[in-house]
Amino acid sequence: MRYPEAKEKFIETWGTLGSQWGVNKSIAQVQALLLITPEPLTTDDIMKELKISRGNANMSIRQLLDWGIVYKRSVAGDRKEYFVAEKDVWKWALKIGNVRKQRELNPVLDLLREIAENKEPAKTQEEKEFSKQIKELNAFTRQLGSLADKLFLSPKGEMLFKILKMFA
Amino acid sequence: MRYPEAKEKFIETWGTLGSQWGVNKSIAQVQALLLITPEPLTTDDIMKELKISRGNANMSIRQLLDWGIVYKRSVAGDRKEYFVAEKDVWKWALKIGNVRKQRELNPVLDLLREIAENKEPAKTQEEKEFSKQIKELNAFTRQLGSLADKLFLSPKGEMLFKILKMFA
DNA sequence: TTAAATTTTCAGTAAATATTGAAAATTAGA
DNA sequence: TCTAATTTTCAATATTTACTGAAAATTTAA
Repeated sequence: MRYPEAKEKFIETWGTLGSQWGVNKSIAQVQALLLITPEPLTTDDIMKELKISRGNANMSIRQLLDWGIVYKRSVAGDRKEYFVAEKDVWKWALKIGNVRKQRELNPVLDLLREIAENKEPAKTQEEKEFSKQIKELNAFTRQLGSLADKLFLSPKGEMLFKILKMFA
Repeated sequence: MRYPEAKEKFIETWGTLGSQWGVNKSIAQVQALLLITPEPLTTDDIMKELKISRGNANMSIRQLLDWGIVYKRSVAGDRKEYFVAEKDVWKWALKIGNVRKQRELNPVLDLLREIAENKEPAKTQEEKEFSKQIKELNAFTRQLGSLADKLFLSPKGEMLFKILKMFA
């Protein structure tokens, strides 16, 4: 496989994989492109390379900046904005994990808490099962969340990190 | 919040959450319904409760059976098939993790391996960066996959599991 | 076997999501 | 200041994905 072909295939596949994980294809592809490109790119570079519109390129870049896995770079004597990707795999994987935790775990916790708090004592078998499952899900989700916090944010994360690497 | 309201909200939210994780909404909702229902349900029960078509209900159930987080149950003297969900949260979370690992990690590994194997020595700076990133991604993905295997399948999983719970 | 009950499939349609492109807003050099 | 370069927004459109419902296939009891 020659380089241009390999590059295209990588970007394409990364996009597809992104979709399966609930990440927009263009966003995943912009990340892929920046990831394998040594020098910073402008919006126009990205548009041209991926054959996407200015609007799409702009929104994708914004999202990646929000997630903290792409950085702005200014180039002396050029008014355009340049972008580079965070190249350390573990770093960006953890960042994405953390963002997704905030966006997706917290709403579940809110829901479960709300249901658990405002409910009257369960009467029927059906209601009992419901309460039980809500309680278990709550415990589970908390454990996951706490684990994520430790891993992503706390000083203990380092140790846990080492343990994980030991096993992996 | 009264029970029917809480139930509906739970199912609704679970569906939305599923979408964000790349899981079809109906599938997530069927799981949610079965999860909080003590007795086995038929396809018709599910259709009625979630207001979805027979086709949709059938496909969703099949998918959940494939993932191994919903089981068939036969009821004496009834020709219909009944379904129950795996109720142990950790159990089904790990099962889903394992399935997704197979479906999503392996293709990446295949791609990375293919690129890494069939490439000529990198010449330009661009090609060198590409090679480097592919190599790093490969290492990372392997670590993740191996970790997942340990956690999901191997006897070492138990130990790792305990460590994780300790931290969480 | 036969036929009613049940499950599965899938073409057509609906709904959700992503993308475009041009206008509006912003920025920064002259 | 003004204005050209650049970025951002967003209504319109395209694309993808999900869902329906009825026909076909399968199953099982008699």
